[in-house]
Amino acid sequence: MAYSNEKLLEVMSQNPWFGNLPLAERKAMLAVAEVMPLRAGEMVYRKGDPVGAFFGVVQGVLKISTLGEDGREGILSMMEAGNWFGETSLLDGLPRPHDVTAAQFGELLVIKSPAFNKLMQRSAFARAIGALLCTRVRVLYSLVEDAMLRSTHTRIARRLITLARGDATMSRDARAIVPVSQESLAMMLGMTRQTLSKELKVLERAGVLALGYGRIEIVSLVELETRAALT
Amino acid sequence: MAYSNEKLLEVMSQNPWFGNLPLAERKAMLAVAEVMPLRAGEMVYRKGDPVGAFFGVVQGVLKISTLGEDGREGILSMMEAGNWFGETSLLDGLPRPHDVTAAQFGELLVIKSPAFNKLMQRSAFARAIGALLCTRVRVLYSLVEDAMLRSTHTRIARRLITLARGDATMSRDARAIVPVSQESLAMMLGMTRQTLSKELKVLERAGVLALGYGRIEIVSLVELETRAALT
DNA sequence: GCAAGACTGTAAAAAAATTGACAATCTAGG
DNA sequence: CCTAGATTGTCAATTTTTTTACAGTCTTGC
Repeated sequence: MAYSNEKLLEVMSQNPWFGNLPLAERKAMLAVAEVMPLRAGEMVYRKGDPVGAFFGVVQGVLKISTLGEDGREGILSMMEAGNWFGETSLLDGLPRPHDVTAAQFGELLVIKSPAFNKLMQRSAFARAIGALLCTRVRVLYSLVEDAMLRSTHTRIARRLITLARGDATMSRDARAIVPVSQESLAMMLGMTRQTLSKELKVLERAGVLALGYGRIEIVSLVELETRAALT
Repeated sequence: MAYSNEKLLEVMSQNPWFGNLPLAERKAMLAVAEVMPLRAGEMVYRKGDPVGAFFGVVQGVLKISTLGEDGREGILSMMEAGNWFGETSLLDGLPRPHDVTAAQFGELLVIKSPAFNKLMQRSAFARAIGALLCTRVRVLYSLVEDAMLRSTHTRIARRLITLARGDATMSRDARAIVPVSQESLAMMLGMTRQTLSKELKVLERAGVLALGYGRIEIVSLVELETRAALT
């Protein structure tokens, strides 16, 4: 569970954002990072919390979510190994905009506020944080777009594709198994499990998906992409 | 229509983001900015365009929008005088994520890519661009949240409030007239005009709003806020 | 190996939103 | 001043989604 420093560098560098940073920057980050183990279900931070740190996922999967006033939960995204998050609050000093919870046991890298600010004086790091924010903005734009002007069918197809891609790149016609329950997927899409289930069944009957217990297999990525391109 | 440099500085400084920059930064920005007149309906840029420049609105209102494959239009936001936009593509070099169109005649400040990059070497400016990105991220999070877990009623109330606030701050119980057609508001909310119209009528009958031709008056902000706080 | 809890499949009724259609009202421009 | 075009108000029919409910299946931990 505990990695050597070289192993840590190797694991985290598989992520494109971190991996493309100059080696010196990556080492500087790891040098000031503390390792923090996570139990399944543990909260990393909560909406409204004051700023604490910048985090990298070494192992495990984190859920980024918010609760509506009525208790319904919306899942904004899932963070897998290699991803970094929490930069927005560190940069603007405002409270955290959502909850972060460990979906499984896992391990985080923690760069606390003072260390983060010191890193920000390195221009390569500052630029990289800018780039990270840009990708956030673009991902969020596409989520808003989806919600505003795409049908349920299309949104489901699109979300499955992005989940399948994870952060890595999936070869075009590879089959992939997305380890997600229908319940969770429905929360990511802002619809009920029943609506989702019905649509997934349609896709299964069409030979696009194979549905399992807590996972969805993409049988024909090409066909799924066709459906994702429609309205 | 053409402003003197002092007048320009004064007008643009009313915006909190720009206004809080050190005077030296503001002057440096205005020094490299070109002025560009806008006809009503003119496109500033289009989704997918390569990077061009960073823009500030001197006068007029710009519409930030995207077209779905089926031709439906989603309005992401309206930019009023004092606002700056376009930083994301300049920072990451990727294509424009949406369309920008002048809703009325107006005037823009244009800071082209090379000048922008030169400004980025000033650390105060770079920090400010970071802050701008942070506010984008936060606004987008709240839009996604709204779409995922709030009812039509609530989303309408929330959107009216943010439109009323514009970028300035509206005193708590002031009445405000939001100059927006029901058609446009519906496009901002990703719903049909008919659905919106029905809900607005309910609010009018409750004495919360007064509906006009191309504008909506907020009669009771307090009551509207109550409704915005519900699920 | 088995039981508890998590997850999936389905269906009927109810609620909500869209579609398509039309009349009435308002505004700006000639 | 008066008309064309834009905007609003409404309705009924239809489609979509949610709600409520329950049975069956899968997995994991003891």
